[in-house]
Amino acid sequence: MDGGSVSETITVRHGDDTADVAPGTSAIDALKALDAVRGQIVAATVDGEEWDLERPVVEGAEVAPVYADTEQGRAILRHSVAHLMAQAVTDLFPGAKWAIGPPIADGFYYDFDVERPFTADDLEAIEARMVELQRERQRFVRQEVSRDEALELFADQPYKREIIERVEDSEVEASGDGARFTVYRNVTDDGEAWVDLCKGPHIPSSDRVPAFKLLRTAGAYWRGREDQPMLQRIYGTAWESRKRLKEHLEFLEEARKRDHRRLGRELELTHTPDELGPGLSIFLPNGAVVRKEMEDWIRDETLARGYQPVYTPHIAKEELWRISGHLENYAELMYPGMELDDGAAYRLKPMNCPFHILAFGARTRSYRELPMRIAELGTVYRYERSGVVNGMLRARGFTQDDSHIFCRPDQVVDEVAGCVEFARDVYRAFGLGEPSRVAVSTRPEKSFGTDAQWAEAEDAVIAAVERTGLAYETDPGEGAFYGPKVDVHARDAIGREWQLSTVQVDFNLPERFEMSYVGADGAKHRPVMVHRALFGSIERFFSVMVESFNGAFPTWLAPEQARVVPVAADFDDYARHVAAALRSRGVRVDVDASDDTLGAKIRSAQTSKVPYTLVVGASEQQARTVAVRPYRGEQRKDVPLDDVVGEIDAEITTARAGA
RNA sequence: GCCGAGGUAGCUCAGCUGGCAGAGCAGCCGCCUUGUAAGCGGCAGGUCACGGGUUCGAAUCCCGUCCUCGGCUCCA
Repeated sequence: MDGGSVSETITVRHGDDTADVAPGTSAIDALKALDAVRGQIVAATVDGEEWDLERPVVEGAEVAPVYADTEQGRAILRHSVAHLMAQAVTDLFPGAKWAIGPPIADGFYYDFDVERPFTADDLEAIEARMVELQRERQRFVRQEVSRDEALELFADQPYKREIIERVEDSEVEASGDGARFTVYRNVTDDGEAWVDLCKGPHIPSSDRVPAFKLLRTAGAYWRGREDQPMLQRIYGTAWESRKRLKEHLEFLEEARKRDHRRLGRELELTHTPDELGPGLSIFLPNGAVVRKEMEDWIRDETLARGYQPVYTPHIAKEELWRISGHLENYAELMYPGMELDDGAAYRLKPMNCPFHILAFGARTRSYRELPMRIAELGTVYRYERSGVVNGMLRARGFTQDDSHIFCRPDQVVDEVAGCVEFARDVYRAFGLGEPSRVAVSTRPEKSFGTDAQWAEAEDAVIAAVERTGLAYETDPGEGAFYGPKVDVHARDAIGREWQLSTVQVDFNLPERFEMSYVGADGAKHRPVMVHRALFGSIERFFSVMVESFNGAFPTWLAPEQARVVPVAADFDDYARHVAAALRSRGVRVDVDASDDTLGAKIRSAQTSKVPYTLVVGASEQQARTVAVRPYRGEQRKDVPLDDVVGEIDAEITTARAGA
């Protein structure tokens, strides 16, 4: 069926090499003929399409190996392990219904509909059964079937049937007798053990799985929709070697240690007592120092870039939220109203925009004032669903470095570009490096505004992102109903992505608030509005930094920038002299005058992740020097005090000045 | 909101099938003090998340509530 050539041989290629092989030759044999196998391979590509190793190649095909130690290879490996897991679950839980089991970043999952949720013991049993299946050397055998055959094969698998029924004819390769689906049969020496609907490809046999581990269970809605049944999901991971699996598990353990909630407690940055309520946190003095540096930086930089600061209240009459449309579209995320004696109801603000619009509307605005950039560190409160709150990364009360720019339509490009460049600068200044993802979201199905407005705004957003040189991707149809946007994401310790910066064009609110400015022609015009937050949420950005730096902030942000450690009480006075010299330059410094041993003091400074530990004893006092022990890096002895002070001061000043 | 796992001293965690609530670290008080990750001793610290129930007896078993964590969904 693959080729149908009648000639004696077919030709396959791998780069510049070619080989003539018999028709029906498998991909693996073709690769061997081409001398193109160098390591552990799990599959092939044939003309770019992923291909099972045992599947026959076609005339003239470009054939290439897929190695196990590549992301593509691991995905195939993981997908096959997911099948193995589903088979084990079926063996141990007869009657289990299977949904889907794809590879994901660092692993795989499979969703099942079972009588009762899986327990930790179940996981162990499933894993043990998988090891048995692995040893059975089951071959994964690909087979093409028609839609009807597929439906019959999975007669007692409602989710598989739903998947089959949802596939359009055009999506599967059509042949004479109708649409083609593929299934994979797991075959042992004793016969068939299992069969699953799957596009493939798969590894040739179950013993080719070098290392895997089941990690956890979770509930997951079928097709991700709340109105669908809740299935039981099992997450696992699989790697090309035991060593890589071990490394991955160690990484997960390390990641657990750099969780911002754990570090926040250990380093006394933040406090989240139950008494406060879900999603609410306190910045302790250490954390507040970091936050103040963030706020000072963004305030200064915002002023320098032509923004005007404002201050607005935390609550407003419900009427305001009716005008803005929040009560209509956002009510379930707002705290309930406060009924007051005067009959008016008030609401805690979930966003700052209405206030900034009112600031704009304080008097008649001229086109000469545009663009008008209004900025505020605005604290907002959102009643997030209980299951989604996550430390300070997803909170119910948080502060945005929020700004709204009101401008003429022809100014949108420059304004959006300015915001995206600003966002890039924020990332650089705070040491997060390149964002994990920059996404431009375009017009959704249901949207407000004219075609011309959208086209112009989308072009503006894309042009703006390209001007910054950041790599970005486009999410078609993912924009807000009121305008296109660009979001910048970063990862937390375990690789989850969080949106930090956001820049959004809005045609809707200016209409709802009937905003206007007087143009050069003396007539009223509607301004365009750009929403923009660069940290996004200060709490979230802060937390991503904590995890990114593993609590060891760069010197300019560190709560305690230097600690002076006298080797014995006799040198406490000189230590205080050293501290005073630093403090006079604005350095945050403490002296460890405890009666601990030197080793204990050093350890204490290290576990507190203080950037500079300055050790002083007799020789230092004599020579007016210090021994410098940076948190990271080599220690240096006998450094003149003035040099150290100048060095630390310069480092902080340079970093604070930004990228 | 939904599925699952949890909540014992400030922190990390023991405490089995019900029988007097523990350790290490941190804290406090002493003693000891010169060179780069833990000196020694003592003291104090708990409504075992909260409320009900079963029991002669509950940290332990059952029910409910609150909170936390991992997911799903949703979002900065």
